[in-house]
Amino acid sequence: MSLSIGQVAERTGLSVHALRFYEKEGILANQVHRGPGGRRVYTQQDVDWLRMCIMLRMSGMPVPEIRRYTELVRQGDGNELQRLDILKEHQERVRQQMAQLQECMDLITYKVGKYEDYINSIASKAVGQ
Amino acid sequence: MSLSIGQVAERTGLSVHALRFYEKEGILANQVHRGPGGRRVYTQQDVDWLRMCIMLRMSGMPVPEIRRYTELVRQGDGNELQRLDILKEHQERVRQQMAQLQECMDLITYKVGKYEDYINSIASKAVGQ
DNA sequence: TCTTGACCTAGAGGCGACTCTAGTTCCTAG
DNA sequence: CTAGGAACTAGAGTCGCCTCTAGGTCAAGA
Repeated sequence: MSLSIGQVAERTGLSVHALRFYEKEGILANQVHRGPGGRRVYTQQDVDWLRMCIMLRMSGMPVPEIRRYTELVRQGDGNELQRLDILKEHQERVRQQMAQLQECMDLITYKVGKYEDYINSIASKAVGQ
Repeated sequence: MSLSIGQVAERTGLSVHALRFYEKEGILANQVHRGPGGRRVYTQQDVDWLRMCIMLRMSGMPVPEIRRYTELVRQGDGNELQRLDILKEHQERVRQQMAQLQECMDLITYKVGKYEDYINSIASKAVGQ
């Protein structure tokens, strides 16, 4: 089953622009081949790969590092240790990010609580209690 | 106790440049007054405020929204509901961000596991098992 | 035949958040 | 008196990641 760039955009949530950009940046495990009129033809595998890349991006992996990873995958067997390294390093970064975010969340939740209390105290005064 | 911009940079982790930038962007609850020679003089309160702003930024609140919040605080009492709104909205965004990050983390952890298994299987073949 | 709409390329533009430059001023120590 | 170092301003530059533009091809439907 082959897909047009528009269909891939639909099912990945990326824009058509972004898809071409990602391709130019070397972020596709097997290069997209072309149909009549030079149009890109994608496969389900491409979509799956893109979905993983989206996960990596969402969690803050920079485009050049996704490219490095992609290149390793393209090269084929033999470099699994290097791929693992990239993933583990990123995993650690994500872990830190989450910890940081949790810290922020705690502060925000604390502040929200404070403001809610304050507003409630005002409201109950207003009705004379 | 008053602090120079350099000292504030040290204790917040922001660069001197970033501090001036934040000030220009209206992200200081009470405006910094100036000492001899037009130099900025900060107080501990400023540092505390900045630390909170750093938390907000780290968790992805855009500068304009921090400015809005800051303005409300500067205006003083009476707009607590609006402040609460901003905080709650942001809290929700952070929650979503964390969920997303967790999803990414799960995928990455799954992949790391796969690669580790594969590498171990290769390694044990290599020693003849 | 004409129009519409999806696609193509190369390259410019935009946005958010800093970061840095250039040219000064000012204080302190040698 | 001079050299350093920290501060000042306004504004330009950078970086990452897209996003959009201009100008074009192509196939299908009215």
